[in-house]
Amino acid sequence: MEFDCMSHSSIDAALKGKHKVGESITIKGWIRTRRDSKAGFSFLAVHDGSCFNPIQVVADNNLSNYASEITSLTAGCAVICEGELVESQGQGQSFEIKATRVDVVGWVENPDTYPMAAKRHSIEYLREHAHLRPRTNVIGAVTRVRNSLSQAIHRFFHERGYYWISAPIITASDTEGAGEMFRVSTLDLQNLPRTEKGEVDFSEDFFCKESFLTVSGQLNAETYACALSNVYTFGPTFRAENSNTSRHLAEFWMVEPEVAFADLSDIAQLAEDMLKYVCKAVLEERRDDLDFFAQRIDKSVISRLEGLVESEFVRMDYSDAIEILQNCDKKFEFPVEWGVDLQSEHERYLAEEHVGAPIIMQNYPKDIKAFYMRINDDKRTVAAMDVLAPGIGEIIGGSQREERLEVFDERLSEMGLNPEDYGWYRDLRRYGTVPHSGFGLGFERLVAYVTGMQNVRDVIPFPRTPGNVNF
RNA sequence: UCCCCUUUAGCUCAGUUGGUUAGAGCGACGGACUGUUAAUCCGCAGGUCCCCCGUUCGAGUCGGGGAAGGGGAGCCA
Repeated sequence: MEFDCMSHSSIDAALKGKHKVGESITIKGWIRTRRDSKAGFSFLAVHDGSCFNPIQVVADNNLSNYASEITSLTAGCAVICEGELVESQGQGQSFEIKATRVDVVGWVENPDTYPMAAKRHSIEYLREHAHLRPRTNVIGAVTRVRNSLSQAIHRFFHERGYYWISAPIITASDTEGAGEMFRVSTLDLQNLPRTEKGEVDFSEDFFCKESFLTVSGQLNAETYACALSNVYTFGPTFRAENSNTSRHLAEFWMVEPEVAFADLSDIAQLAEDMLKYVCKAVLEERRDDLDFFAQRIDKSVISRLEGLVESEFVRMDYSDAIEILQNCDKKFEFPVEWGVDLQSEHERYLAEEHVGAPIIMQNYPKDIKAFYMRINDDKRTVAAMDVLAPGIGEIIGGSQREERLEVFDERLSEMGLNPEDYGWYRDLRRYGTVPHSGFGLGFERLVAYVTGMQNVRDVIPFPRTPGNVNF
């Protein structure tokens, strides 16, 4: 049997009335459910991923394969349906297809054990069948929202004159301090070359030195910001930390804008504008999926997004946050005092109870932050900011970068780091240095926040976590 | 890495103090009925109770070990 592989309509177009009633159209997709009427016809719910809803195909017993095939269709079968687009006689959909032909392209070999039965499955079960879960309502909706968000991010920056920089995935910088790194090597692990001292001889390795998967594109992005002014990276990022939580992945996607001639408040405003822009885009583009999330996952998703778009993000100094935490009635497991890093419970209290919306937390003690962050005039804090979102915690982390060479060198030695390891990074401070700032947005955390999904493993197609690299 | 929880039918879960033949809903299958909406009704099939060892006359149930999954913490995005 031969099938026409291109010319057909998307179900989205058909349901949105982009075809004339009475027109003959062809749709291609997979069966969700089949309901038979003994009056001699069946209702087929067919989805193709183009929108949340399936389309209803009405197939009657005039079709040559009605008894032999159509009444045996089950969830997951692949079909091509040709027919007339008509206004539906039933409730629940405006248009449907009165089939003139239904070709079964692929059967489900054992409906009883098909893992994606038209039934509610636990999210953990779906995770263990990551190759079939995109066929479900929830993962389909996540996928469309994720796409909508990434397109909106690119659009946001493009409209503002930012250049997308493809930061390298492989790096030799093991000095970034952002976390444990995955090694990249072509050396034979069974037979490692050794130096005279007995250490592994990386000069024999592919890059002739130790190399790793990137933990951040920031340092690379800074070089481009100090030439092209406004840039961002958007790509995969790798952390070899043994983190087992609902908000960590070993491989995740990060958005990192870097802006020359910008200070902390500029970048905080950029973060706020970006979040509002992309949330607005999802509200406009993926109402169907959001309605589903509101119904099945988290009933407040839509009001939360609408609230975010309308609100002005609260800016709060770390020092003020400490006072709020010390003076509130809430009992915390970890004591609060100036100088300590905020614990999850503290961030949750501030974002979820004290404010009830995203917070931009600013000006942290320098001792708990990275070497590249700019020292404030008080000499004890740095120009850092985190965006804390209710329900998920830190979604963005950023800072103004230390652009003063002497101050930078002093900070390095204070932290016991060797300036020689930062040669090209220090050059940016030696040649035409400028104040500049940037942040990193954890893309999966954003998708989780927007959809209400509680685990980042369910908002990336194939999650990589400690002990799990399946699929 | 630390703490806690879970594992019983294709899926979601009950299962009493340790006691005969391990249950339900949904799905699948068969039938009835219906312009139906994860339809409804009736029927039928479906189990290595995660694995190993132990206690016991007897273990889904108790103890030890292991595996897989999950939640929380830390690290961070």
